[in-house]
Amino acid sequence: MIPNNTSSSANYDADSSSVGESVAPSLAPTFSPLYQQIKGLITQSLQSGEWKPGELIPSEMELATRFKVSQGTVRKAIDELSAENLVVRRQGKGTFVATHHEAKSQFRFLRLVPDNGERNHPENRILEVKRVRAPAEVARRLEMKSGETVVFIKRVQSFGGVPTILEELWLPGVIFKGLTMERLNEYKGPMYALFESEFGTHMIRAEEELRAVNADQDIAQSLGIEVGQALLSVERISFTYGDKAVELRRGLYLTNAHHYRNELS
Amino acid sequence: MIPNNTSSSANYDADSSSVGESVAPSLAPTFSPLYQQIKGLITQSLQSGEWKPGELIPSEMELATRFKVSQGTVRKAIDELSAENLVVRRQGKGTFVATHHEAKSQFRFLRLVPDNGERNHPENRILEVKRVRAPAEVARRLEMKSGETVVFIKRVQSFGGVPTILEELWLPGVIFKGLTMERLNEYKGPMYALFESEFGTHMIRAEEELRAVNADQDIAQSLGIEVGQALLSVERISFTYGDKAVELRRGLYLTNAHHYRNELS
DNA sequence: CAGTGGTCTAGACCACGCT
DNA sequence: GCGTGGTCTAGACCACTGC
Repeated sequence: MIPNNTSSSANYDADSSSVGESVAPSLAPTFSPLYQQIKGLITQSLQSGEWKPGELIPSEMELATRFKVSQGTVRKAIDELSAENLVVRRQGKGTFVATHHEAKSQFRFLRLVPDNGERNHPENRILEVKRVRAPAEVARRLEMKSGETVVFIKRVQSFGGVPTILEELWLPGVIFKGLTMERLNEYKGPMYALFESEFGTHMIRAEEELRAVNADQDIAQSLGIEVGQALLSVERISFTYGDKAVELRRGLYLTNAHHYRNELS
Repeated sequence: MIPNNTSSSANYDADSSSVGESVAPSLAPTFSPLYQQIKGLITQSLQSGEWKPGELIPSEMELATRFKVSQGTVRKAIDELSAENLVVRRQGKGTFVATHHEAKSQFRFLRLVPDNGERNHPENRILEVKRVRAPAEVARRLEMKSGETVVFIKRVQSFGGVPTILEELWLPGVIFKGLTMERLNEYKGPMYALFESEFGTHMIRAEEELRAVNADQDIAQSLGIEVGQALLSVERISFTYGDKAVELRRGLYLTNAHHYRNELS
């Protein structure tokens, strides 16, 4: 799987199989650097569940031995995985699979922060949980066949007793089998931590589309605001390993005392 | 400035001056790795204008010689600067100072994208340019003394003839001396490219706060929409080298046919 | 062809966390 | 004290660019 490095130094040998990406109509060999291939192999192990979220992965030296490359090459592979938040390095201890069960990553996907003061965990009120056939639009964005089952969730999140987020979620039914309102209500903590522990699905990345919308009567009632009030609409698609879409959600954020924070670089 | 490495190998010698960050009440020596110090020195050269945006900086080998470290150490420093978009590496050519005069970086700070289709450059209409004493709030966020002069700009940006962004900007008067409405109108292309070429101020980073707001009568008129229409409010503070705030702007985005796109990772 | 960044290796030592 | 990740060096070769 990994190229043979007989001689002492660097080798870009156009050798056998270079852990190719997909099939593709050939004629474009697309060699990738060794460390990229190693990165791919490590990612596969993460995806397959060989090392689970929170667990320690083998040391750089062990991996170097396993893959028959130098430690520096493994290091560069892990550097990138660390930059992508797939793993977390801890000096003196080792490298761990990233998990949503940690204080640090609690707010990683929640960009709404209070205008003044400290971030608090929102209080959760689940309004509805049901299984339905995926509407065309939902199916398309989750890359499912239209008509497949999805879990639909509707909830309100409050800060200090003030209803602030009205949110609807769609999750592939196949993955989230035993998800009930009870399960959601009894669970304290971030939803992604629940998804990770109970359904083996770890979110690694998301794309959001933001718009400003006016509250209609239903929405106004749910959030206890006036009809027409401007709300921040946040549509999110979340991805797990292999860039597989596994969650679609649409949130309506009340931004009277909060704002959505973003860093551009 | 750089530690002496007499012997052959690594050296963390607790030696003389380790390019300290700011003054600080000492008693916390805070040593930083060599490559971080190199990174700091390179950043200083960028800041001082020794190498200007678009220009080629010395090769890794040259810098290694100048700073008396190995190429690998310089390499790691430049790796980080490249990740922060301060420089751009081009294999076979060299490393260049990042510039806003490039197709690639045209949309780096504009996250509003059309719901369907290709990104186009907005058309610009400058409504107002004047010099005023900085309001307290503006002064605070630009880290200026209250009462200092700022340049105030108001403009509308349209896509395909549709007014979409109403924006107000505040810029430190000391830096943006000769900025007039004429200058802004005759300049085609991104405003940050103008700032870079004409005022020697290169934006490297920004923080944005997003909210949803209802259009009042003035705003509605400027954008040709109804009063009460929900708009996406985007407040941005931009920073140049040394994390110095040099721009405050507040944009109101019409999100009927566009959305603000964001990646979470 | 020379020069640049990009990859890879091998070996050394440092800082940290635990036992 | 040992094992981990973190830093640093030296030297080699590959891939791209432009003369």
